[in-house]
Amino acid sequence: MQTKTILLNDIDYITRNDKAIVRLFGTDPETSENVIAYDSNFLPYMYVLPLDLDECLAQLRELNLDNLELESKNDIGVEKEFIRITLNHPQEVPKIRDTIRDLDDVREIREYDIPFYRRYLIDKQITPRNLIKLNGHLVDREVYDDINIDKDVILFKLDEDPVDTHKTINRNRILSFDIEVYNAEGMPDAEVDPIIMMSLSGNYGYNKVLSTKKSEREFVETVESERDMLQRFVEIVKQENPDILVGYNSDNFDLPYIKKRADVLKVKLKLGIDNSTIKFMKRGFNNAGVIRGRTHVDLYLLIRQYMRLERYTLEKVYEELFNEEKIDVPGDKIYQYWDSDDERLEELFDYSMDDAVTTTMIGDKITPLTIAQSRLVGQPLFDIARMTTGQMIEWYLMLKAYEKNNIVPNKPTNTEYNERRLSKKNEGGYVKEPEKGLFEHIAYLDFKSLYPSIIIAQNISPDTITDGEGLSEDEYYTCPENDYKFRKEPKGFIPSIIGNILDERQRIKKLMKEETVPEQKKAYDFEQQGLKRLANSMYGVYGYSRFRWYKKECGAAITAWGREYIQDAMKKSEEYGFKPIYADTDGFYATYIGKLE
DNA sequence: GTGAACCGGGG
DNA sequence: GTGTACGGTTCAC
Repeated sequence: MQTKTILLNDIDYITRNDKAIVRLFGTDPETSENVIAYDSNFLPYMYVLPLDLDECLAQLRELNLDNLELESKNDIGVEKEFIRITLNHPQEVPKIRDTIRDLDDVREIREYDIPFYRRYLIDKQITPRNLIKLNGHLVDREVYDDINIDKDVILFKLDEDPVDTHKTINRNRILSFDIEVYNAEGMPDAEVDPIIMMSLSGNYGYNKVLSTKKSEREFVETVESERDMLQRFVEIVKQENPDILVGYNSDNFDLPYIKKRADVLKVKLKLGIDNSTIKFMKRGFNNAGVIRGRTHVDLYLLIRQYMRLERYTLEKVYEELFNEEKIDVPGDKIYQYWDSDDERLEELFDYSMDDAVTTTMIGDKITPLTIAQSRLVGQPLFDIARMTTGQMIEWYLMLKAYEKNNIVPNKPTNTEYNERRLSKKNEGGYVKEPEKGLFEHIAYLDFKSLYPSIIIAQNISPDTITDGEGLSEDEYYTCPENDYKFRKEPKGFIPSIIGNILDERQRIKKLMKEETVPEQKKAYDFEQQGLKRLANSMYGVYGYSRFRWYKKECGAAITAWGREYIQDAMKKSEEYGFKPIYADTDGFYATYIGKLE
């Protein structure tokens, strides 16, 4: 047996002989070689909450479901006996779920909608972007019939569970790409309009524009045909082997366009580590461009999570982040610049290069936070880069639920979702409209992480809600305005997790202060920022209708206490000679009207 | 007023 | 792929 350590980048599964085999994609941190590790020892499963246990078991066995185990799990504060049904293939899960749904003694089905690779990461407790220790041995490409993979990719069969070292390396090799397209007829049509330029830029000093036209610019490499350009593009990606491939709106423009042109020109785009072509994963109405084994990040989506702007054009985003103007060519005139064959063509080359360079700069600035979030939440960077903070929280909670042997609540059905949405909207934070006038001696007072603090202080959690019966008054907290009650003991699921996040953040901040290596200092900073975002958004789980842990009462209690806290603080400030003039949710401005020295 | 339709980024 | 966004604005009646 051999040991191999990889920086885990990506994960999926393949099907061989009707069985799912998990593939872990990573790079050897010392040699930068690409590694694919196969694990064929993990099976999909789901849980059934029975009405009558024995009856239920009998009914399931009748359907030839024989891999059944009993497990005691905590369901929102209550210990319950569940039947765990283990299956052979992930795609059987939704099928069997639908089959058993109407059985007389099946009360509820749980954890039937967790993608297999995510289930693997959670259950094996391994984290993308960490260094993972693998025990197993090298295999030939024939073993798993993954025969199209390049010879320089190392294939490894796991004989034991992978082990997370909980360490990482501060390496973030980013390669950006961007295309320019011929567009005499308005928005280009990939069936007919060729790609005229492909630009690439690496944050380690790599700059290139591929084109079928010649240029004086050093960064331009001229190729014979559009088809050659696509092939050269693949070659460069392979040769540069970045940790992250970034684009701007590349999920919805560049990658679909490149794929379509490759189809039209009959070029095989072997971009994946396994030499697979670009694939698209449906995410709502949009697609996410998958380059298997590499991490493709669309910065457009990321930026929309990261900052609030009116418009999110590459130009506006770059100017906002770097306070610098960007080279611009009006989109609808690109074909004219291309056809001009004069100085304007050179301008177009500059523009194409600049788009890639600025994309790299933006990626360099914001992906470290996304990497930190990926490690916190324990899900792949590709997924995290396409999640809202709310979704990150949900996956983080699902990880923690597994660790604490809590069963995960189901997502609401559409009916439940609509009911939740239509039910009277919860009141928000307290707002005092600003008083008119000019004021002197202004002070601003605010609560640090008001909502997270309230959740912890009042132990607000779906598993601590009580009607107070059988408890004495000092055993629960009572919310002002609405009388919701929360048991003081034991600590609720969500409060305890927020507590851990805040403690961890303090620990990281301390490490950050003591750290002397600038790179590591920055890495700690991103980590504590990620933790802060997680804690501050956690209150949303109670208010967002699609969340598994949605609980209207909890959401209402938090804001009610919030309103009380801030108004108390305002009153208190008046005792010290302040007069509040404007307040919003967790802070207020006050003017000092007491005696000055 | 209400619900449907549209929009984002990209060239 | 153990799947089907989202939130805001404008339009049509």
